[in-house]
Amino acid sequence: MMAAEPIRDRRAERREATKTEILDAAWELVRAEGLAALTLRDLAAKVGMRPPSLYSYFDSKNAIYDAMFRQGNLELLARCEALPEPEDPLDALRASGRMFVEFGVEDPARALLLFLRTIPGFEPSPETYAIAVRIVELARTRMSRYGIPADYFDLWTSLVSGVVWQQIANEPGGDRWTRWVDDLADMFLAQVNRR
Amino acid sequence: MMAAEPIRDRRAERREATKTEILDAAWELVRAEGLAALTLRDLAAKVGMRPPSLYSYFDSKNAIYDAMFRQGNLELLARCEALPEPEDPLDALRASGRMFVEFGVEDPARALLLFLRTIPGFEPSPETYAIAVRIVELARTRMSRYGIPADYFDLWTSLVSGVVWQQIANEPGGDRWTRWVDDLADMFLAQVNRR
DNA sequence: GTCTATATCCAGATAGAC
DNA sequence: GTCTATCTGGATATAGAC
Repeated sequence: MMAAEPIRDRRAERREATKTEILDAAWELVRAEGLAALTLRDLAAKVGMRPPSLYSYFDSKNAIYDAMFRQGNLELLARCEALPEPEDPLDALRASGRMFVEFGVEDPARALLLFLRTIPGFEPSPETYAIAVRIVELARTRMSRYGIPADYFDLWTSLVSGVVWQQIANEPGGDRWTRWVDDLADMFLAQVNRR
Repeated sequence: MMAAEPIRDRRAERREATKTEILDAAWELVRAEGLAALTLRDLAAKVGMRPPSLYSYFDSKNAIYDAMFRQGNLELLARCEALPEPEDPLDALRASGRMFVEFGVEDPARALLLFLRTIPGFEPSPETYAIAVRIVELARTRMSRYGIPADYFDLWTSLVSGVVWQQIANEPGGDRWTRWVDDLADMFLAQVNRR
């Protein structure tokens, strides 16, 4: 007797596709109008629905923010895992700095959602927050493998995020701050080696 | 004949006092509820008025944000001007870094209003924005007096603001990032002297 | 200057027919 | 799953009496 083909749940697939479509539209809206300006009306209009229909896919507006928070962190986690691991610590720092800065400035609304708490009622669910924690742990582990003392990790994150926020706030789309990222790695390593 | 006493405009004084009172209440609200959560209802309630009465003092909600933006920048400007100017560049950098970091973390809502653009409809008026520009010019001038090349100014601002945002986002009220500010000055000067 | 009353609009969310 | 209709509440802002 032949093994039965695995049966695809076409309904579930379709549902997931629609959820993805809604989230894509939400990202477009926040990129264009700002993170706080997202409304279910606009979102529904963008995907060709009436607002109540969105509730078939997400329980609330905050559930949408939560899904976006999750997507953003998964994307960042993927980029962290895809990072090369060269022998030279300086090369490694530069690569990770560039990656993170690029991630931050390429989508300011996403950076605001992921890294600052600016939406009044929203807090990520524990499951999605766990992804953010994994990212930090991964970065921390990598640094220690390069022999950098653990307490310097915080210093490094502040250097990188400083570049991101200054660039976003003062010259979105430009490189007046992002171009410092390689020097940042120099400075940082020199400081680490100083003691 | 005796010179006439200068006549105080008691009505105008009273009016200014009320405006100040409203702004004080607004600061309290945004500190407690977040910058975006400010509403005229809450604000009026806090000063013992009905919402329409606020329009006797401010033309619109954005005018209130603008006045707050102005106040915040005036405060920062005053602190910049009050900064000591020691001979040693390192001491000067440390003092300015500490001052700025303290200013940022002591009121996250104010930092958000002044340094990031997070309120959808709000843009500061040219007059108030001019104050922010003066602050930057002042800091820039000071740095050049200490012999630091002009292009390093951006680097320094990113170092300091990185500490501020990381502290605000991840441990408001703590010092896990702010305590790095002296090292930041070391690192920065070392990098400047390297070339 | 402050109030009541109201205009206008928009938000997130729910009920229930189809 | 999607819709229409509606609820409920809140926002900024204005008109006009006192």
